[in-house]
Amino acid sequence: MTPTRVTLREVADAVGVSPATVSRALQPKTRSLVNEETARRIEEAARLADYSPNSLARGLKTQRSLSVGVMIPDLTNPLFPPMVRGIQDRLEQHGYTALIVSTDGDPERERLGFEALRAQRVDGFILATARAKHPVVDAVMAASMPLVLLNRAVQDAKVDAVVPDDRGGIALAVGHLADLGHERIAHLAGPKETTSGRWRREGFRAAMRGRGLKVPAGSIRQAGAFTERAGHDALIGLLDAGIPFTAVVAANDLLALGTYSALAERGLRCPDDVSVVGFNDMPFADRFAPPLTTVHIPQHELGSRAADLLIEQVAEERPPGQPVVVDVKLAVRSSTRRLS
Amino acid sequence: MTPTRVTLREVADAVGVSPATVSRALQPKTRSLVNEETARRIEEAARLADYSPNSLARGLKTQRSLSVGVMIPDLTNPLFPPMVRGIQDRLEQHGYTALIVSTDGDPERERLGFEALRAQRVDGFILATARAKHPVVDAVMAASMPLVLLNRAVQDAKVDAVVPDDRGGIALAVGHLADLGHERIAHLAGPKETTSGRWRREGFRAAMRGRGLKVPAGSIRQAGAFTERAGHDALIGLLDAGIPFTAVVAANDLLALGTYSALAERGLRCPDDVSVVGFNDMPFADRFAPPLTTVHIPQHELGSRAADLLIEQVAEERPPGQPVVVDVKLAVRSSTRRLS
DNA sequence: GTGAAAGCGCTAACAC
DNA sequence: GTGTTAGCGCTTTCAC
Repeated sequence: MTPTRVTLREVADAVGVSPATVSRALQPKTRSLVNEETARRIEEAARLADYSPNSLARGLKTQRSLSVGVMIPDLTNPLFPPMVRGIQDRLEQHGYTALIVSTDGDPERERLGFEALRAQRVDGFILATARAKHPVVDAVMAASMPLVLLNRAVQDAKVDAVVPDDRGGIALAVGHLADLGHERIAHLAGPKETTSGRWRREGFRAAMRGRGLKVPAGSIRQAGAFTERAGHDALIGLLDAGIPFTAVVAANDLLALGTYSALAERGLRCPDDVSVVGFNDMPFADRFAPPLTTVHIPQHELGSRAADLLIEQVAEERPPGQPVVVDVKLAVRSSTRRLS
Repeated sequence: MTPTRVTLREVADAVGVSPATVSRALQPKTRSLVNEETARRIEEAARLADYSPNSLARGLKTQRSLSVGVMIPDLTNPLFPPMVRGIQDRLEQHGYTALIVSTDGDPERERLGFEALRAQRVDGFILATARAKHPVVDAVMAASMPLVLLNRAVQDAKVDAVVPDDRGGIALAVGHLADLGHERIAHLAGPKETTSGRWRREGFRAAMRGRGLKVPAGSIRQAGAFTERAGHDALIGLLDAGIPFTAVVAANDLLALGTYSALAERGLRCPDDVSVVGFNDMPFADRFAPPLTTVHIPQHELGSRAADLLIEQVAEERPPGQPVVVDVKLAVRSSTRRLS
């Protein structure tokens, strides 16, 4: 069934040279060491024999797999595929491959995924899992392997990270609503275990204060997860608690989307009765009903910057440094309107 | 920087046994061959030393990488992440890892991706790239490596494949519209290079015939790609050609979404002026404006069935067989309405 | 039940 | 400019 593959040795025999020469000829970095004519014959023979270098053997020898492990919480959250693409695009340019693991935030899957990546001897990790306490982050750091955090950072230690400007983004959202005359603005905060959830919540308080607006008790509602369902439930909770508000800033787009259905359930309209702002500008946010006003983050760029940092760490053995904060902007659409 | 990893040999030395014994103790299949007490001590030592088996070395020796290559056209098309998840979930249960490559349908990226996967010595391939002429499909078949096609099939040869019931799905769409009184139904066909594009077009003709409806010249419009942009342009083309229609069946949801903006541009409303049906029921199709009536396909299941077939081929050396056709159903939402 | 030995396919000194 | 050698970490006969 599965065919036995052609080896370097066979190519060597075919050409009548030693394996070492073939190895040199086929590797760009060392090709110049071998006679031009010989190199050409080797390439020809390799092509003819449909030779494919065995990266397992190469990795075993060189102690470099030229692969990096990428862990993300949920591939089906539209926020992540563009980031993954950004990562892959950049890694590819440097001859690296991404091994992608989607964990659902399930600790057991995370552990398993980490073990698998470690067994594959990945040269480094990009972790986009936002939970503050994270065994895998700890494990990678403990092993002092190259690591870049995406979408989150750690407070104390020196770890490379790429994050959107959470506070700035929320400030844009609050400012936009304030400009539209809103004063009673509620916040649907992300899970408290996540750093982005926390930072956006803090950013919300700061922005409200900056605008001279009050944040009454109960007007910040914690969602249990970054999902539509959680957003729905949180908004219902806000309504049931009798908190008065004319606008809501959600910690991400999925939560914002959840508010849509909650509002509809209660006979409220968006934006006529309640303005809603999201965060992330996930794909198709502009196609929702109504099109969602949201904080836009450059998803592809976040991914490629993370890959850049990782490659620098791996290739140049640069020690990790400060988090990179990426600028965001507000995408104003139809889920927000002037308070009349 | 990067720490030297613990090897099997070191664990063996620590316990005072040979590497062979450690290997046996740590592998579930051979664990019973070694003395229970010794095995326990070995496991303990491995845990203590934070030993992680080197799959490169193992793969080199066993000629099995326990990984499979997955090629998809575009990870940012929301249709695919659920399929990928289906694949990963199932592979994981069998100890396999998926290496995911997203190609953009770019032949050069496809070739590069294929070479990379081959170099990684993947045990098989799942290809979700729908183009009819496909060098990678040919190459995998030529190498007679385990292969499963996802979302497409090849006509002649015996190749495992998992496909949605394209014809049946289109028939549901046409039937639904006909039941609503529509007679002038247009079709936005997918790219003619894709098998799904072709089958859905054929399915459309057949379904119309079955309902006794005419398909006037020009009422099937070919889209250049499965994208919003292409859907937009195709609908504009239909309009400009003066083809009369009250409903349109799009070959996928992205095309359907493109019709939304095209209709809006021309001052037409959906569903008031034109009913629209999509295909795939991609995530969030129910949140669009208006919520899209579309043919639902079980995305996760398509992925997991494909993984099943591949594992069977790899593990049990079963020869490939007939395509598996998966049932679909219609998700009726608000983009279609009775013709008044 | 356990160990010794060989080798998977490749690269990197080190000779020449 | 090219060949020889050794060995990366593991599994797997084959002995005992």
